[in-house]
Amino acid sequence: MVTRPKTARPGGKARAAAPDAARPYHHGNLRASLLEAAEALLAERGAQGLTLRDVARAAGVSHAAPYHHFGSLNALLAAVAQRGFEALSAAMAEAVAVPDTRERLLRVTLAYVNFALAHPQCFRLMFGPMLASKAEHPELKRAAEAAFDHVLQAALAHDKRRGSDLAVAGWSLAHGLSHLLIDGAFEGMPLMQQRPELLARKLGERLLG
Amino acid sequence: MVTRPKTARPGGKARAAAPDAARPYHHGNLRASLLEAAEALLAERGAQGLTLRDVARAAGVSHAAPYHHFGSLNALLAAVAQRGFEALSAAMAEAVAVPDTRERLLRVTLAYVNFALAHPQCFRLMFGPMLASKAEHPELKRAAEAAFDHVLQAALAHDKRRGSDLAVAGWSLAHGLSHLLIDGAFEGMPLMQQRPELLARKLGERLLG
DNA sequence: TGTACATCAGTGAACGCGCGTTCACTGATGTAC
DNA sequence: TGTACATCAGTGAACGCGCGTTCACTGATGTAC
Repeated sequence: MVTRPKTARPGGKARAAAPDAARPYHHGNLRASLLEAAEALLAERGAQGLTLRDVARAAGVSHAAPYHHFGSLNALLAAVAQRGFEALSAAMAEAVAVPDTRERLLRVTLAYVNFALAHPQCFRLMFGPMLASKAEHPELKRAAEAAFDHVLQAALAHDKRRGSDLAVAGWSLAHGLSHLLIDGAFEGMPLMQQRPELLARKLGERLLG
Repeated sequence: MVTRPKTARPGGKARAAAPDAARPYHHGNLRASLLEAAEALLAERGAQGLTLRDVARAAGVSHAAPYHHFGSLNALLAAVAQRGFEALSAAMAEAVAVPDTRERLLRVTLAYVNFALAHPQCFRLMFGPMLASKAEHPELKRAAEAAFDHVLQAALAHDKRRGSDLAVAGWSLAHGLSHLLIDGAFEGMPLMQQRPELLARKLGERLLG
């Protein structure tokens, strides 16, 4: 929207913390850099510990600068969550090529769990209180719905009649497993000797019968 | 621990906001009142919006008073979460009397979902970032483990051999469904015409085969 | 039964902190002529 | 090619705020004698 990639910024990657370098007054791609910085900080400290000032700092910019790109801290968080849903969608979309519908559905849910394990803090943000106010962020809402649609389509392809039920069941299972794995709820259980992906597959197969 | 129910406090319920009344200098049961107030505020605004000062205010006490009972805001939150797990355990324990093991397991998971629906914000607190630092709150950790044990025992009773798997599957399903229901993730889906409890039972039966 | 005293459980003022947000500003950019 | 100017995207100082926590205190309680 406000991205302006026209200006060829030298040096490739955004140099985050190099205030002494001859940084141009105009950053050129601040919106993207802010999102990147926010994602890094999110992964590191969780959504609780994320402040606008920190994000600006990490992007090497004054703390007032973000307001030219995001109306508020919440808007920035919503954008990060939205990107999370988009990444989740992309991961699930890879399963579409699998011909066998049962295996395909399984792969979709596995992608879900893997995403959560790879980006636990982002996953928490996406399904945390942020989602409660998704009405205020239509793009976030759309991204979330698109993500779920992957599960729904895969379930419908496998079972036209009861696909909707199956989608909710599969999604719930994947979601719950993701959350509990992330929270370390199974820690110490002998079951957890096996790798999470194997566990996820086993549970998925059980659900599918 | 610090509870002192000896002193017969007149008037029954803790009068929250009546600073003009001849409130005794010594509250007599502040710890319990603080927990009560915290739970009420939690249900109302969520864990994010919960501050020690608000809790003290709601309990009709100066904002420094809680420090005689809880070492920090986090300690108070941990105590609230712990009580949540205890309540969840109690709800699940009611299913133990059901003779049929399959139905019993089903009831245990239904109790889980119902608890989440009845106390969404508490549920979020219990499984939120708080749980991540449960190592610092051994009583919270124990309460959480006790809650899971209900699921595990019910699963083992139903299927001695694969009970552990079944427990994780059932717990994940119940947890995921709870979370997604709370977040309104299914909003607008035709499936959601039915009442959540019926949906939960249907999904549980599908999992159990 | 009284009295002295240790202990407990409150009070309220004060602390420093970092936050989100606003504001007037200024440097850079791109465009019209 | 130059120049004037509107617009954009930064800066940094300042705002008020409510927070968690600490502190010296004081009122109430219970116990030893």
